[in-house]
Amino acid sequence: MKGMKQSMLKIGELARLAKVSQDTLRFYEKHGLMQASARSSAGYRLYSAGDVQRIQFILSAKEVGFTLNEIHELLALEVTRDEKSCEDVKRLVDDKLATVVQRINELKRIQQSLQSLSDACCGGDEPATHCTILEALSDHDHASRSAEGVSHGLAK
Amino acid sequence: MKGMKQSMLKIGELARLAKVSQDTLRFYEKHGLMQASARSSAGYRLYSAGDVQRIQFILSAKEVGFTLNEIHELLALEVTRDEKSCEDVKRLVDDKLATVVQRINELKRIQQSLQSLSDACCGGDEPATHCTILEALSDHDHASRSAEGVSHGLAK
DNA sequence: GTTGACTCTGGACCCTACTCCAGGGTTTAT
DNA sequence: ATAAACCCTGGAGTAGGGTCCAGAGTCAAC
Repeated sequence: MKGMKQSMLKIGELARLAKVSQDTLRFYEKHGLMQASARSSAGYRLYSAGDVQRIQFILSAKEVGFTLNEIHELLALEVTRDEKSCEDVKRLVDDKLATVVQRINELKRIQQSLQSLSDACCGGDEPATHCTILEALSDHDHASRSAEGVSHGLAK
Repeated sequence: MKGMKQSMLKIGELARLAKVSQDTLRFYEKHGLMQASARSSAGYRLYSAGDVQRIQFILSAKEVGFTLNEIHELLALEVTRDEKSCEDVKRLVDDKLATVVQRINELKRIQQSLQSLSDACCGGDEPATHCTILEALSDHDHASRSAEGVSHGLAK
């Protein structure tokens, strides 16, 4: 914990590392998702290792369908010793957790469908048993959940 | 395969079932994602059971982060007996498959972080060991992949 | 001490994915 | 036969998430 300045990244460096544009980084800052942990004397943004983690988390979360607002909420989560806030945090976390689990399941269904599409394709001798992703998907429906009328309920 | 007209849904009914607006359904039609499989004599859209499946697939895919364009591609995938197209399809499918697998992994990491946040929260006697989602996340980093400098590479 | 690569702010602009009319037919119940 | 509740098309408007300048300072190297 001394002078760690020499190890910090300028915006162009972080942008290259994280594969986003400098504009995007400034945009995220403007919208409160992240801030450079320091500025040089000339006003240049300087990013720490923690900042690198932060942007990477933001990008992962975004890729799996969270909006910037939701990501903001996730990043703002903090367990403090304060018992009051704890309940709120837990509620929100458990809520997001449910969303995440549901998303994983949806992705797994899609994964299986793509897999059987890939398998059915050339290589298999059977010609075109499963032809489209929707057909592949409905087969899994039958296999794994025996028709419930409206199938998977997307609770919101 | 006789007269199945009586079992078909009008746009308002499908909208209620799928929990989207009628406008959204018309929007998807305009953009080629789905079409009512029939029209009434007055020009009303009539949706079949297959159409219900289709919209549900669209919504699932959207929820886990696919864009409408990507969904369009997925829906267009069709294994024909044609050997030529087969290779193309397989390439695209395997490509999407990789994306899906990666997304599942990212979600699992987020899931674990949320879980330890939830656990660390009230209930655990230890006060604030893991405080934020980023800390929770980096703990899993250490546990499961022993630092590689830039950690998880998001290949595009 | 000037060239070239980098950074700053502020604001205009763009794409995606809807959402909301307006104006006008249709169906159903009373 | 007239509401009330549907549906149609076409087009304008909006929110989210960037992207692209312009005009101006900074830094390193030559």
